[in-house]
Parts: sequence; structure tokens; C-alpha cells
Amino acid sequence: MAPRVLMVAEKPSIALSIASALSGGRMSTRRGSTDVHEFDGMFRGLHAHFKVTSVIGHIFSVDFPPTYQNWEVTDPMDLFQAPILKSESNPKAHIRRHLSQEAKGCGYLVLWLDCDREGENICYEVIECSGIHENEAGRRIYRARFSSVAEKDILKAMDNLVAPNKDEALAVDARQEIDLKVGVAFTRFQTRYFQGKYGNLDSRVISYGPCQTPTLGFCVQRYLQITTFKPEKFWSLNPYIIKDGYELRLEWDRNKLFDYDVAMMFQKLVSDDHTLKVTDILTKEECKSRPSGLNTVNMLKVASSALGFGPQMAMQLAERLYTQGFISYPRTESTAYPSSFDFRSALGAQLNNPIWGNDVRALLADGFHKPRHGLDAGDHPPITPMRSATEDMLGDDAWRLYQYICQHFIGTVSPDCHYTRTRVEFAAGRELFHCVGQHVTAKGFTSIMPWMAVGEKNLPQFTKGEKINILKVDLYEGSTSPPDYLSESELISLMEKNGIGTDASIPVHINNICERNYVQVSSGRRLVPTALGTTLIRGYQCIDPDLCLPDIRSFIEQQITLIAKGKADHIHVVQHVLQQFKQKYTYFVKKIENMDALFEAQFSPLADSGRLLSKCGKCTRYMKYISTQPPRLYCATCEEVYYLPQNGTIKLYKELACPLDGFELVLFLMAGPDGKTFPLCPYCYNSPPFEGIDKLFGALKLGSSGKIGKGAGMPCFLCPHPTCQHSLISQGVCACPECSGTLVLDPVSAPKWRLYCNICNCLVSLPQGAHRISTTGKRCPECDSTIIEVDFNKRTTPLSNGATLHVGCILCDELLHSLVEMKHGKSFFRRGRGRGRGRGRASSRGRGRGRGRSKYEDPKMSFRDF
DNA sequence: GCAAGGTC
Repeated sequence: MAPRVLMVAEKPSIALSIASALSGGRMSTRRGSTDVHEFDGMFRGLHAHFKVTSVIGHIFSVDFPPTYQNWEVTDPMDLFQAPILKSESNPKAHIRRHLSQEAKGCGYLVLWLDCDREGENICYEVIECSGIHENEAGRRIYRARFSSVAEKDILKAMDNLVAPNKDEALAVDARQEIDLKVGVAFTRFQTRYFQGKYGNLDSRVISYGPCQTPTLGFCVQRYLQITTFKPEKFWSLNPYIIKDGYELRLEWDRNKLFDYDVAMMFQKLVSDDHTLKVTDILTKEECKSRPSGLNTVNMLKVASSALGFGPQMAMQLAERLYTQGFISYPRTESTAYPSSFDFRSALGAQLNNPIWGNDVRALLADGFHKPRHGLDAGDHPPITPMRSATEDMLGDDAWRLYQYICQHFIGTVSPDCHYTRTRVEFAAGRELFHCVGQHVTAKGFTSIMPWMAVGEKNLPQFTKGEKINILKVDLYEGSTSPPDYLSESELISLMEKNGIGTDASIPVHINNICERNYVQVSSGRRLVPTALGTTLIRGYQCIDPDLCLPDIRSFIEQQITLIAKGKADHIHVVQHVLQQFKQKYTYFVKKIENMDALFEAQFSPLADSGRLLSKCGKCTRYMKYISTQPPRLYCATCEEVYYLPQNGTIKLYKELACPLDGFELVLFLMAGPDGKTFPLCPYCYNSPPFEGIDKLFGALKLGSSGKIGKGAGMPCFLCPHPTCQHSLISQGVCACPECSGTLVLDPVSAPKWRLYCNICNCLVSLPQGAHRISTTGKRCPECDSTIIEVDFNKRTTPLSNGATLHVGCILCDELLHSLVEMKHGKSFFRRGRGRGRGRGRASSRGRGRGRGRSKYEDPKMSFRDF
């Protein structure tokens, strides 16, 4: 049987290019998680059947196991030694399943992932999913090395298959583990420390990361230069002359002086001379080179400085242009075109453009220029237009970006710009002056990129030795000025220079520091740090400046490069690097008060923030509602914080108290046009197993239906079951038969409801079909327990016989029995317990622990004591 | 709720 070969690319578009190149366009395509292209051809001298598919970037990402996910109970320090798990980054895409299915029956695997470290790492992710193993001869898994998807490059790579490089893949594993552990440990610690103390930080999370923090550092460094800047007065001498009827201002060779008296002296010397002598005339042919190919960071810089698009926005536009086929892949470091690049057809596509069509025609007719040498990073070709577009096809913003990409591309194959530069030198009173003129002789690429044009500046004709009368000598008084805030474009340059982030992640880091409220984008896309941003960086600077310096990233990169090059063992490097960060973490925690002193000066303590809203169930005093991110209630007496759901506002709810804990209920009003409301108890909301409802709530709110409410499955505040419509008032009202604690519906066991006692952890089963319980306000005459009503769903219970209410005592079987039997002859609440068991009303906290479900046996999951 | 890196 012909061998079957599975080939996997990093993204669908590459899979398509590979299949087209290898099959000569004769393949069939099956749609799936990602498309599969099939064809027959030759493989290592044999007739073979090929399948080409792709992943969508990394298949897996790393995280901590669930036991380390609770911020309240996990010491961030423990994270450095914690195990880590790899799980599918996008489980819904089912990439793992897809690869495993496609690999069935395939004897060979060819990896066409991008040729960088991340690509090498994805190779091993693919190998793991495919289940294809190396045979004894080690010849079943192959790596294709390619830097362009042009047909001849693909065929060449296919003829020169190599083995994947495990060391490079392990270097990425190391980076993932280090970034995760360091970032999460510092983030959790500083978030909890400062959020627990200050009310007006206005940040949901105070994050730390080896890329985002140095990025912020650059912005704050410039801010500090500005705020600490001391202006200085300076003076400069500018003689004026009239030549051929033109008034001309001359520049002083000394530029400026910071001493007024000396400047005055020179002014007098020059003025007393009355004439200037032309000492020299220098004329030089100058050349301004055409640009090299466009890579991502250069595109982002222009997008920010000239088009006014932030990097995130620019990448979104570029992504869309790419998926629609208008431009080539927009994430690349390379500025050099591959040798196989077909300039003629790329230019040909632009022939009919009304704006630059003529330029293109001229280039094709006169012979276009070979582009300047650039950098070949071995990833993707520079960003170029792929097909012609008009403004109507793209919309305003995308059009402006497309237009720039086209102009830049045409610029790279246009002639250089030539001009002559004339410098005329003068002397008076032994002081030297000059003026400069420029004349463009050939516009070259600047005609298509007019913003790069060389300014034309005409000078009158001078002759050497000529003497000219001085009209006046100005003594200009100026003052040095601070630099402006860091522009986004400058920041991108700094990040690139210092190796912070990659072409794809630079926009994400910049976006992060904006979203975390560390910087704000002001006019001209300049980044102004907020009080929070500057306080953080100043804090790191006074505890451990390494934490916010760009070197922290280069250190990690340099360490993992040892792994990539096979010079050091992956495990040892990770241990070594984490050990150092752990020491830094320990020191940071120990010295956090130094940073706190800066926070104290800048922010208000929780007690001074917010306004009084609802009563605390513990001390019965009013708590303060802090509306800044993250919204929360703060009890100054108990010094406790109770977090509230995001994206909405809070009001007092009918002055009702939660029957479980006495905390006054609040009404949450969701933001948005619907303005849905639901009541919640601040204490329950922050207590397991209800803790985390916010996550679900958020997930539902953002769900694909985009709807909220009963039909859309909005949970009630107590119960995360999507279809539950319980309200607090109708539940949690009966006494626990074991210990007299309060029973609440156990959401964990939904949809088969049980009652759960939060003190002794016992679970009381409800009959199937029960969907609401409420109190009767009556007590059982025998055991004094609350008598409850159980409401059944008529359709699901065969026992209801049309009657929906069943009344019984939760504890006392006899009474329950008789009551229910009177109606239906059936007991619902039988738990196999003897009469009167646990009848004592005295509190017996902790009793019965272990009898409940394992879910509650873990002490970390217990409720706090009431 | 947390990092950074792929990609859509």
C-alpha cells in the first residue's frame, strides 16, 4: 500500500500554499477544524498519499493545576515550585482531536511549522497529538525548513527534510514556565497587597511581567525625565544679511552658549565687524536611500505616528487585509525580500490604481530597482500588497493602512532620491557662521512616499572671499525644554532594540499597560503614565531596579538560548533561573513597605474611600462601597473586603438581610442597554462554593447568544446553575437536622438538588423534580425544626398528582411521613436516619464533617466561620 | 483575577 504522509503547517494559509506547490494545484480539500488538502505524489522515491493540514498557532498553553488557582489560600511563593500543566489553548477548536484523527494510518509526519523557536516547539506539540513515533532508524518524523512559501522554496525544503530540533523546543518550554511562574507570583502578591490597602487604585489587577513591566518602565523613565527637568537659559547669535534681495539668517557654529555675558561679548565682536566674509562654499551630492522591505514593527511605528492607529488596531486592520488576501502575512521581522520574490507580478497588480498606477507603469517600463539589502530573519517575507484594492472595498481605516503598505512596497523598488547640499561658511569678528541649501535632482522613491521628501531650500549665489554687510546680529534667548512624553512609535523602537516582546506580542504588551491603567494614550499617540504606573516603577526602582529594567527579558532569553543551543540542560536552567527570581521575590516581599510608602503618598486608604452603603453581617456597621476597579465593599470595623461583580453598579436592596449571614443585600445593576438587575449577598458572593460565580456570570454575559436573563441562562446570585431561578428569600431557610445550621440549596449537585449545611457539611437529598423550596414559617411540633414546602416541576415528577406542594419537616421522619402520606402516601425526605437524631439544638460546628461529599472535605474549600 | 507566545 502506498505510504500515507501527514504534513502540518502553523496556520491554514501555509498549509494551502504547501499543498498547492507540491500538488501543482491538483488537490482536493476537506473542511474541518482546519482544512485538509489531499493529493498523491512521490515521497522518498515511493508513490504516496499526502494530507496537508495545519494547527492555529500553539496547541497548548501552560497553567497551574486547580489547587494553585485560589488566590486566597495559595502563597505566591509556592508557585515557584508548583507543578505546571499543559492544556489545549483553544479547546473548542479541537486541534488535538483533529491531528490525532488525521494521523491515523499515516506512517510519516512532515512538520511545516514556522522556522523559529516557537515553531520548533509547536512541532513537538503536533508530534504529541499525532501519536506518530520515530522508528528505530528514526526516520518517520521530518522537519521542513523554509522561509518562503514560493513554490520553488517549498519544493527545495521538501527535498531537504531534516529532523526537528528538540533543544529549541525545550527552550520555549523553559520560557513558558519561567514567564508563568514569575509573572503570576509577583502579580498575585502585589495585587493582593495593594488592593487590600487602597481604595482608589482603579485597577482590577496590578500585574507584573518580564515584558510588560519594562515596557511601562520606558514610559515612566521618560515621564521622570520630564518632571525632573530643569530648564536652562541659553543664547545664540544669528547674523542677518541681504543677498540678491533675500533676507537670510545665518547659524552660529557654536550653536548656543549658556553664559549671557560671553554671548553678549560675541555679539559685540561680530556687530563691530559690520561685514561677513564668505570663507568657503561646499557642495556635495547626497543620496537618500530607498527603504528596505516593510516589517511589522516598522509598519506599527508608521501606523502610530503617521496614521494615528495604535499597534493593536493596526494589527487588527493588517490581519483583516491579510485574511482577505490584500497583503502578505503581516507578522514578520524580515526587511529583506527572498531571492525568489516576484516583483513583476506584485507590481503588476497595482497597475490600475488611480493614485500610483502611473508610477508603477513607469517602473515596469523603465526597469524597477532591486530593493536594498535588509535583514532576513528567516521567518516571513516583508509585508507587501498581494492584490489590488480600492477605498470602497476596504473602508477608510484599512484603506489608509493598505495605501501605506503599497506606497512603501513601490518605494522599495524605486530609485534613490538624489539632491545636492550646499553649505556656505562665513566669518565675522573671528566667529564662524553658516547656512545650508538643498536642491533635489531626482525625487526617486520620495515621489511615491512624499512624507520622506527632502526639503528644497534655495540659497543665493555666493563667491568665496566675498564680503557682505551685516544687517543685524540677533542675540536669541532660549530655554532648554524637556522632551515630550514617549510616543508609541518611540516605545516600539525601544522594545525592539531591547528585545522586549516579538512582532506579534509588542502590540499586546502596549495594550496591556493601557488596559491595566498604568499609562494613557494622549494626543499624538503619546503615552502618559498614570499615578499607578509611576508609583509602581518608582517602587521597583527603590526595592530592586532589575525588576523593571529591560535586562530582565534579555537575561531570560540568554539563559534559554543555552538550552536551544544544546549547551545546558533544560531542567537545570529553569531551576537556576527560577531560584534567582524566587530570591528576588522574597526580597521584594520583605521590602514591600518601601514601595508602600510611595503608594501611601499617592492613594487613599480603603477606609477613606467610597461611600457608606450596606450593613456588615458581622459587626452590623455600615460598609463602604468602593466603585473604582475592582468594585467592592469594605468594612472598616472588621477590616474585610467583599468583592462585587464587574461591569455594573450597586444599590441597596430593600434593606433586606441575607438569612445566612445577616449581611444586607445589595442590588446589582448590569451595565448595558438591558440593565438587568439581580440581588446578591456580599458575603455569599465571596464564599465558596459560590465564589467564582462572577466568572460564570461573565462567561454567560459574553456568551455567543449575547443575551442575559432567564431565557439566556443568567444564574441567580446564589446558584450557578444556568436555569435556576431561585431567589435568596425562598431558600436557605430551614435548619440543619444535624447542627441547627442553615441549609441552602447545594449548587454543586445541580441539577439534582440537595440541601447543603454550611456548618456541618452534611447534604440532604431532595426528591427528584424538586425545583423550589420555601419556608412555611411553622415549626415541627416534635423536633422544632423548620417545616418547608417543596415545589415540584409537574412534568418531571410522577408523584405530584397535580399537587405541587409537599410539606414536611426536614428532620423528623415521622411527622414528615404522616404529612406527606396524608397527601400522596409517599415519603420524600427519608434519609435512613433514626428518629430524633441530631435533635439537640446546641451548635455543634464541625460535627458531621467527613460525612458530606468529598468536595467539602478539603479544608481549603470550607466556609469561613460565621 | 495572573505571564508571554503562537494564531483567527
